[in-house]
Amino acid sequence: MSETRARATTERGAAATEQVMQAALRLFTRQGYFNTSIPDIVRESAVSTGSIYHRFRDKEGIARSLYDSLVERMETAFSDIESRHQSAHDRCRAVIALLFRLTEEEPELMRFMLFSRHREFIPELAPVCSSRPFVQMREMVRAGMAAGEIRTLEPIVAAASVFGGALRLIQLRLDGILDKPLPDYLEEIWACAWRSVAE
Amino acid sequence: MSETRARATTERGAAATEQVMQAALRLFTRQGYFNTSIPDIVRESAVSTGSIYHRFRDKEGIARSLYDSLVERMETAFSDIESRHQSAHDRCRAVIALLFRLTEEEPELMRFMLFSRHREFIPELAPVCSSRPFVQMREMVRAGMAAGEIRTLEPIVAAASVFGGALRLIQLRLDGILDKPLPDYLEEIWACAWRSVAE
DNA sequence: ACAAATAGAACGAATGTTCGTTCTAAGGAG
DNA sequence: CTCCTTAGAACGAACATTCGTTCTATTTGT
Repeated sequence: MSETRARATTERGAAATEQVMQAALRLFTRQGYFNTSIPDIVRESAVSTGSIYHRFRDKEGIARSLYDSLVERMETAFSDIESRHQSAHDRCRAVIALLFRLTEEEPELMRFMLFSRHREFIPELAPVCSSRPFVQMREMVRAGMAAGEIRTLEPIVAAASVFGGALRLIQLRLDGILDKPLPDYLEEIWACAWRSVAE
Repeated sequence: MSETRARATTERGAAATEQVMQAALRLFTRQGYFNTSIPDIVRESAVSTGSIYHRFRDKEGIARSLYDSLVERMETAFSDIESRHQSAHDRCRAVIALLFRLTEEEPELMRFMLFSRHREFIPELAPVCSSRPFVQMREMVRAGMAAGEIRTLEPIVAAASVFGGALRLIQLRLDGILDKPLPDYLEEIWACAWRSVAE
């Protein structure tokens, strides 16, 4: 079992771990990591201080577990997309559609993944942009370029161009600037994104 | 004089205020607001605790002053661009060129403006995306659409598409993923950005 | 022109609070 | 009974802020 994983042997124990992580996700994204105290997490999760420290090494450990589990979830979702679609066009579009849907269904997950400054509270972490899921996104674009679907560009520029607009919309939506749900904008933003790099 | 402004009557006093703000900008962007203590700022600025509290209401006040002064600086830079260029094409390109140059010359400024979670430490603040400079950027795009330069789209989508890729590259650069300076990518990303929305 | 007076600025040790973490005892499963 | 888990009170460190004092420059009175 991974170093960063919390213990969760019994059934009841696993439930407590889950409650803590969900409470932490809610609180971290609502008020920020540093504005969230352990007593806050105790209250929100209905798990006692002692149990929390029994399951997680420390406060940072809660954040690490969260981060790892969310990254893992993204990875498998993206791998799934890679196996279901062959072209860069379809893959990238599916990624954006997924991110849009997730933002509506689980805004806290999205906020934590994309717009938390993880490195401020998990110092040993690499920047999010170099996490597997982001690498997968760039790889989809690179493959599309090799296949002649996407015009020849600095690969990182092409990736930024394909996904930049969508990520921007996600941020605007999470900040309450957009009033319609993101999927309503999918067609338009995808047309723009693809037009920007299509061969 | 604005409520959020620190006092700075004498010449020496103004210098101290400046030192504190620069030190705070350095520390806030390097380690984050919450990982920065007043003693840290005392050390880095060579201004005493007492003086700092004489000039700023509290720690949050330092952050507010910083934010206000940086937003103001952006505002005037953007207004300048608006007056020097007429078309949306030239204006938006100039904005991106400016942001790229600023990111290289004053990465800390850029990191604080674009990628700090201000609302975690300045609760009363509106999201950055609704600050004047961002509104100005969207307005440039809207005007271009009205003038027929930019195809008819949901305006916010067009704005996200024009600036999304560039903002993404800025983030990648600040996270150390890009090794070449941003201006090297300007031509390519601008071509993509404009192609994505040009009529 | 000079001395005394005044006000603003600078200082850093002291304060009170909050927080993350530890500890000891009780609870419960097998 | 024994071991794992839960509980929440207690602890100590770290923090933002305050306060009493000292310093410095400007103004006032003679």
